[in-house]
Amino acid sequence: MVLASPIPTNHQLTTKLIGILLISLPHTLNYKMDYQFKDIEQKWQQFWADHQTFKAEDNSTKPKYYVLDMFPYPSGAGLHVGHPLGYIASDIFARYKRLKGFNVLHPMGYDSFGLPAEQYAIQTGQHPAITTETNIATYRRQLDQIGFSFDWSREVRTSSPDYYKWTQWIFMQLFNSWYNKAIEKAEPISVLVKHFEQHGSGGINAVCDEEVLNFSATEWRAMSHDEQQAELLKYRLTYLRESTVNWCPALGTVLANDEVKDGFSERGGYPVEQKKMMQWSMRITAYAERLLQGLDTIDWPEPLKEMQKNWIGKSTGASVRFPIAAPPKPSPEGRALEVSPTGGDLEGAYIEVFTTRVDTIFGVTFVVLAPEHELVKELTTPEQQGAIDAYITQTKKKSELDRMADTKTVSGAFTGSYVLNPLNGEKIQLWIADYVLAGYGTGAVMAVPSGDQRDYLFAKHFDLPIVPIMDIQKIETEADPTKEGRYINSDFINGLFYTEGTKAVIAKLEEIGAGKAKVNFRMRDAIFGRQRYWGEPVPVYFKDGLPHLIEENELPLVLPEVDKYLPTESGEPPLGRAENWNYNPAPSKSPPVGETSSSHLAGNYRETADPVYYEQLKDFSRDNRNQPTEAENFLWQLLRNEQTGFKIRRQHAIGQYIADFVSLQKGLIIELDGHHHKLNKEADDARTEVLNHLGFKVIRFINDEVLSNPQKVANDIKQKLEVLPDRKKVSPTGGDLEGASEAYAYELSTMPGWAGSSWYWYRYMDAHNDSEFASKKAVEYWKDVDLYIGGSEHATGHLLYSRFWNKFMKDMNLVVEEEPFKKLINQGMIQGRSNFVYRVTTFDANETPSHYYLSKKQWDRYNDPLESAGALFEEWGFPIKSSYATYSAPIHVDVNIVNNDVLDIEKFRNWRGEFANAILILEDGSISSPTGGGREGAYICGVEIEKMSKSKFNVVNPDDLIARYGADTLRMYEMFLGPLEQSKPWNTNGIEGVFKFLRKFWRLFHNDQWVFTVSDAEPSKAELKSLHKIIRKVEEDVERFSFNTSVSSFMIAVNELTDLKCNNKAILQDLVIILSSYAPHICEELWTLLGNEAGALSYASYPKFNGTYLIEDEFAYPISINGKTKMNLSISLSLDAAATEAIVLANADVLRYLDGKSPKKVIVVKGRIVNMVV
RNA sequence: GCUCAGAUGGUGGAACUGGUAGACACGCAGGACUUAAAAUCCUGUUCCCGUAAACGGAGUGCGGGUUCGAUUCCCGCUCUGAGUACCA
Repeated sequence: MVLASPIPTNHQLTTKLIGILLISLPHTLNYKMDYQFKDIEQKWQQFWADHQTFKAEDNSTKPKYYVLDMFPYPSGAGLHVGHPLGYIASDIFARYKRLKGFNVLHPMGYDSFGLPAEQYAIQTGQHPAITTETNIATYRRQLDQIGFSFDWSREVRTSSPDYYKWTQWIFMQLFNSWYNKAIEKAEPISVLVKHFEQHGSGGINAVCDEEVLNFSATEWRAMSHDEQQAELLKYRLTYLRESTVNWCPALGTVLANDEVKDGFSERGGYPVEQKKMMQWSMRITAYAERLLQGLDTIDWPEPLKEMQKNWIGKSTGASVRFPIAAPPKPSPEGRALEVSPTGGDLEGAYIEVFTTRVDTIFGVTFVVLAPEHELVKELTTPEQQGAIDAYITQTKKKSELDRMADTKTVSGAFTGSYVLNPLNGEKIQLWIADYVLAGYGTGAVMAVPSGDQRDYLFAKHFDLPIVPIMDIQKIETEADPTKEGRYINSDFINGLFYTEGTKAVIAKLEEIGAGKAKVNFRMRDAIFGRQRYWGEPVPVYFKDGLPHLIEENELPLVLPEVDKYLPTESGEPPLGRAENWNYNPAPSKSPPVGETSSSHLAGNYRETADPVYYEQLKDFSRDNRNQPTEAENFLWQLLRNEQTGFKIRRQHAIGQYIADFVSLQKGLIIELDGHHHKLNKEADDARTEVLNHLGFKVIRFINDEVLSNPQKVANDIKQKLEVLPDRKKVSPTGGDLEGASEAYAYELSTMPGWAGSSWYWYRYMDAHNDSEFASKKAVEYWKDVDLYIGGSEHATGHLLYSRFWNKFMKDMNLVVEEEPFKKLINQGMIQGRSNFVYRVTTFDANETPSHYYLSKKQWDRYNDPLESAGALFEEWGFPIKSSYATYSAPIHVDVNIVNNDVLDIEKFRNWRGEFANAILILEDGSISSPTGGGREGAYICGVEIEKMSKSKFNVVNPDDLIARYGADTLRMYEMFLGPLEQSKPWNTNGIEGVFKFLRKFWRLFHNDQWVFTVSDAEPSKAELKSLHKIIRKVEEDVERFSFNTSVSSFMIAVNELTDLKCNNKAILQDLVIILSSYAPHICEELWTLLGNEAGALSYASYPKFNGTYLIEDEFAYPISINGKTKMNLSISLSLDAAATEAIVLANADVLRYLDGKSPKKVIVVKGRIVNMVV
């Protein structure tokens, strides 16, 4: 680097030689000694990397400060200007904190498991790991050139086995834990087991499944191992359960709620349906209350907290049981009894509802069940069967989308049954309606039409009674949910007010055992799995249909290779394709014998990817078994009871088929075919192929063969079984394919995207530890994140799950803080700013189209109803027949060929073939055509704010901006754009101003010949004032994350110092330190030019503010009359209010404004204002 | 529908606890330098009337209110953005 040159560049000579070439390269050639951002930035980025300048210390006497960014998913598109916004802010903050004497941890990594890489893999066959690697390289290059002060030695990648080993480990801790409500804390499952062994299930207050067993200690000990495990699974913090999920058939995967938009997948836009599926879930609901309470202890943006509050959705109320009234009496002929679907005994049965207004219970005039409610079938009377069936069918047809859109129509059906009001025994009609959701509360509501608008409409529509319960209720036209007034029509609470009434009702309900106060949460347990390849494998295998953890020392369970990244033919997730994706227990740990036969449990937890279908199959199998064909029956007598030496099952579901007979151990399927086999050959072959794929051999016999000589057939089968090896690949597909081999099938789904990101901030504390997720020492030193910056789109995903895992880890004494992110800032989204050209197409008599592109103003005229298109085209010189139609449309144009909304016409013509010969009607009405013609005027494009996306041609790439202006300019410009939290459109237009600022700053240190020149003279008062103003301003601004205002202040400071012709070393050096967190490269360069040690700038001390330099003797008071400023008057600040007032009132100009009137009142605020009331 | 955030020149925005609205920057207009262009520098730039100018009036989404004084506080409304949804 040449620091200075006494010889000025002969730029005239250069200009003459290179001529016109210079136009495109003004900065680099013309000003040889000017601010050379390219060299400077490369030099210092290299220096920082070489010297590990930003490596955080793990033990330091300095106070710690942890600045974290939400790590990115490395997408193939690379960074656009929106991405680094938050990173720049956090980097400025991190650098500032270093200057303030903190030991700063500022790491970066990648959330590198995710769908796009997998989608790409599906399309191209490219392994997602490779795509991810490539994308990370791009991200790293782009991040590096922005000059972030990341400690790259701590980089993490969620997709790296070193990392996900610990994600899996935490999963195992969750599996091995339960939530003890008695102490509001998670505990090891061993504690629970101990309790069961000693006391049975009594006295346990746990967060668990609804259907847990009640048992004594003796009963517990009498249970088989599998039975115990099945029971424990109902308590574990991560557990399997059948959940309704958003299933996307096209993607072959389950989507999170926020990945579904209006019934379609966010990625790809494929239809999504609701489906029941066995899924891993996380018992986040255990932490609902703590997640809610914790919000009060953290410094997060209010809207974000609000979102989490709403998501958790706590409502305080009561659960009430409405006993079912005696079922309708059978009719004399006894037919009702015969066809009654109830079958069972409804004695003592009840409908449980949750309500937030239990005080309104005497206003209940009907009860509504969700159509999916489990008791609907039993409670429908024969008379109503038709109506109910029709309604359920109609509901099923409605997609989620329809249900959402249709909030006006009232629909429902009467079941014919009644329930009783538990407090007064009144008979109440029981209805079903789809406005009641099965998934919320108990799937039933008590309807109070006088107080709830939805119930009100329902009652009006079906002509049900509406009973007022408050003396001041007004219910003529709509429901009135008031809590004011006294109760009426309400039995023993008549005359009471809301608070006592509610208390009295709850007390009574508890007394008679019909209800109790209850807190309900909207939040559901989080589904923890996706039917995808590119994610963390779940460290679980299945034995006898029950999940078991692998050993801790076997972690990580590395993601296996697969031939394709698609679901298997049988609908299993891609891991179903992996060779030998089975758990082989270590030899020392022989699998317990005698545990393979608990078939009643087997299959409870492993289902096919399509459980609904599987249930049907099981029904078919049962029917088939009960009605065997003659041949089947014959053969079964010879195969049953292991007569062949092997266990044979009949009518057993395998994948999507039912095998007539099967040996799961040998993988042999025996099929009996009737005469129709020939007709069905194609279908049967396909079936054989699929079964082969699942690891089964198929042999077929004709029914006649069996009937004529069953013994021969049995022998054939026996021989076959003896020669076949044990089936290697255990497909977890079937319901009860247990114990077929010593290898146990691993879980096939992988963890969801949020798994890896739910604890990553701890890994940065000790990124290379391979014996712990992070050492205790590191965790105790760094504790938590002091400042977390990221987008609000993660409000109810990542940020909620992270808090959940953190609380769990705290319970397990793995970490020390209850909340992981003390302070959080949401950076606003950077929106795209699209440019448009406006095309108008006319057609001549032969229907041949001609295209014209109208500049903004002409387009506006064209759309003005007062103008006529014919006249306009006449004016432009293209007369058209007005009778012919025209067609017009705005067209996106690449923002990179538009400058300040002026289209670069040459570039436009070259952009795409269709525009090469375009006729442009310019702003002034002149014409630009490829053959020449007036090109004087400009083409002005239209503007619209939209999402930044490739398809809208509005993506601005930071690489281009860095190439043109440098990273320091980009950093400052991104901050200059506006408040960090605010969403705003990206507009490159203002970037020149920031670039000019940096050049001006550079110039302060250089003379006219660009020679580095600073003076050692005493700083002047004015210089010190400028300096100390900026010292304080930046301190204040950074502390309140108002980065845009400090950029302005820097500009003001540099403008002032330029006016003062300041080149004072003391002043400039302090300025370099202050500016260094914003524009680190230029400052490092100037820092060394000033004679300081290279690299020491990052750890210099922030200059100390001295207020005495800012004290003013005088202040130019604004003098206002009735609040309107009229003039300014300089008055000494040493004077008190009365003296100031006297000076003002004596001033000639003031008197002129007063126009002879004397003010009624004079307000003097010292150093602020003088106001006179006239 | 509900919840939250926001609305200031041609544009991005500033005004931090009520005290000179429009800082800073872009753009635009005019000028200097230059054969010319680029770059750089200087001047002006909220709107309206008038005008060379002084000066006058209006003005922070709309309508009210509190106050000596309101972009800032209060009430009502309009619009925009985000989140969420037959949530019992």
